[in-house]
Amino acid sequence: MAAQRKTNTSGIKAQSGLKDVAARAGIGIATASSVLNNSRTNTRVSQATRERVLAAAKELRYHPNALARALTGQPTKTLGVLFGLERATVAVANPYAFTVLQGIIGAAAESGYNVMFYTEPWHNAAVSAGLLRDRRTDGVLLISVPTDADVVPSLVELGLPVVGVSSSCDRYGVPSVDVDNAAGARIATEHLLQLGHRRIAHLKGDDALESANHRHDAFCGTLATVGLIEDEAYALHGSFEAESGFSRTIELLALPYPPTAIFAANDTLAQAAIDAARQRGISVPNQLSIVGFDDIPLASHLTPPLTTVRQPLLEIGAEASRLLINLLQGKDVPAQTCLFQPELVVRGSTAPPVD
Amino acid sequence: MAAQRKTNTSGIKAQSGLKDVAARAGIGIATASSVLNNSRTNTRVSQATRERVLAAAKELRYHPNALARALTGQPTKTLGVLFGLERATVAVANPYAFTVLQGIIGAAAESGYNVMFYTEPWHNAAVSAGLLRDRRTDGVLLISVPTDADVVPSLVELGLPVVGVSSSCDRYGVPSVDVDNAAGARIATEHLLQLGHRRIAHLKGDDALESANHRHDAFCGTLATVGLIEDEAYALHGSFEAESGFSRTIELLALPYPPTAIFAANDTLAQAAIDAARQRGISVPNQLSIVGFDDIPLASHLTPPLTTVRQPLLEIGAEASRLLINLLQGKDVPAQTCLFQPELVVRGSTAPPVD
DNA sequence: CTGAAAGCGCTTACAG
DNA sequence: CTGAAAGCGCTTACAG
Repeated sequence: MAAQRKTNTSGIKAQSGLKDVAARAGIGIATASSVLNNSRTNTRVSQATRERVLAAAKELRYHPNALARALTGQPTKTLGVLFGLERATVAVANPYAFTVLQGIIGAAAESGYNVMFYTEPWHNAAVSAGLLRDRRTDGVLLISVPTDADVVPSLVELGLPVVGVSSSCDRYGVPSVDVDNAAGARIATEHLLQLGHRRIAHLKGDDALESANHRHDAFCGTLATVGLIEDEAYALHGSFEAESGFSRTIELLALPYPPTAIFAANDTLAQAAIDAARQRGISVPNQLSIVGFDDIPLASHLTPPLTTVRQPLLEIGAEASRLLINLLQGKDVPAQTCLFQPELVVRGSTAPPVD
Repeated sequence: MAAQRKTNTSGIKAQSGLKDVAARAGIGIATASSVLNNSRTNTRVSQATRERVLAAAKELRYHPNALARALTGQPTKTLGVLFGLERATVAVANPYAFTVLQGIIGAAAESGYNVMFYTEPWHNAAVSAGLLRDRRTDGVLLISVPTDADVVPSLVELGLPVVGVSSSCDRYGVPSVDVDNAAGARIATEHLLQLGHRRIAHLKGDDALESANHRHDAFCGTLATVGLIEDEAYALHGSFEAESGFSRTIELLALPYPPTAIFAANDTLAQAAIDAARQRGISVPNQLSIVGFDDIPLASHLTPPLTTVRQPLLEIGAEASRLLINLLQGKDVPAQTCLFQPELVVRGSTAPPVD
């Protein structure tokens, strides 16, 4: 027996199915389905039938059940998004992550895709991979994949289309998009060097993130260019989080030979460094120059306005969406990292050293 | 014939189903299902069987197909989100909308719900309602519902749980959450009045949005309190968008008796007003005071820092999520608007009038 | 041109 | 304690 359905005053079922449409049109559901989906293009459906089906669907306010449709193998027209690294709530409070999401959603919208945000925290690779293969999504965007995560290969094995963001996944045969971290770190470091700084510290991001390591390597490489090496006392480990930036800066400033400039691996860290300097009574940029990375919206509004390396977060997110959509549409997408070029934005937080 | 499945080197199907698990455990799928879901709690399953099923599931890396499960009537554990008013891409570039989304995602995460962002633009009510009833989502959060939209009743009719955000939907029997727009507009206007302003203009938001109308009404009501009425010449119509704020401010400043203060219906409008004033060589707050509404992150970083009415966007989004989740869990949620109290944040964009 | 049937992968009564 | 069967709402070959 069919379950009771809600009916409104007009006597039309609130939720009518294909069966209802077919019945009202006086035909079978297979035909109704093909009319509604415009399939059976060669072996046509009679004009009369077609019209009756369309009319019935309209009258009944028919809308297909996406679940049932997807279960038969149809695409869901939905992109999944999972942030690596942090708890979802934190990730979402993170301007970097949120701007990328914005780009993702924007580009997805342009191609008629919806976006499913998986809130399960990342750090459980087994769970994450399981979630993502729940078939609700045609493919997945993985943001800030920790280098030690095994989710990517696990997803690839399942044949789920994946695109990585802010991390290169080419070793898994997965396309990804990222900023050229090395180039970004280089221009930041060169800027400081050209200003005349020699005692430069780098506030590194999470060791587990490729971007953090690439930026750090390029920082060291650029120092080497002028015969400098990273001061061991400056090489404090931490994360991309503000607290870490604050405490490390406090430590750096307490050193016998404190740095005259800091290159922070992201703007959040840079902002924290500014705060720490202020608390120590150190003036930025007069006594301490600071360069960030990302150029989040707040960067230009800090006091002083932050000199930083801009990465096009919106475009990065958008491009990731596009790559994934291309993949889903069967287009050939090379499994390589699409690198966006960063740009140095010089504002008020950097100046020549005092002596 | 069963379709070919991908197999990896270990010979385990990449995507194994309940059937595979049951086969490996040597039992039927019904039992496998009940073990995996921990159902049949009273009429127990033998310990031995239970263990075999669990082991098989683990070995095969079984993960349920969410589609199939949902099709049988199980909850999808997913909240749908749809923004009213603007194109999705625009909505997403909008700090207001994005902060609310942040709150939504955060609270959803706490209860184990995922969030599905529907990118289809709102303005097509028929389509929107159709989309939302695709059963992929247990309920829907409707943000900034235009007052002329018929989507809400249409959804209600379908029995789809709905919660409105930044718009009161109680007339449809739907709970919603919003800031107390009238109170917000009142404290903003009173602030200006107390400063001594008498020629005050209001930059109204979209006429189709309840929030815009409520703020405008309360603005007029507060003026009336001291025997003032809104100057007809100041009552320019427009939207919540920056361009509209800019052009209207330019118009206002060109008036024979320009306002000495502007209360903008949101911070984006206020920011645009500041820009317009600057372009006209009018100093804020010396020659023109400006109050905003929202307190988006940028507000405190503008030049001058914006005096504005703070609404707790994160909490509003979070509370909306919670209400919807309560609804989904069968709890009793009254169909009324949960109002958050706004707070005046006095910063640098307001001062007494010159004369 | 059209429809009955099988199948997508699950869960839920209902019989054993 | 356990399993065969029906059903969720669709689509897709396959027969008429």
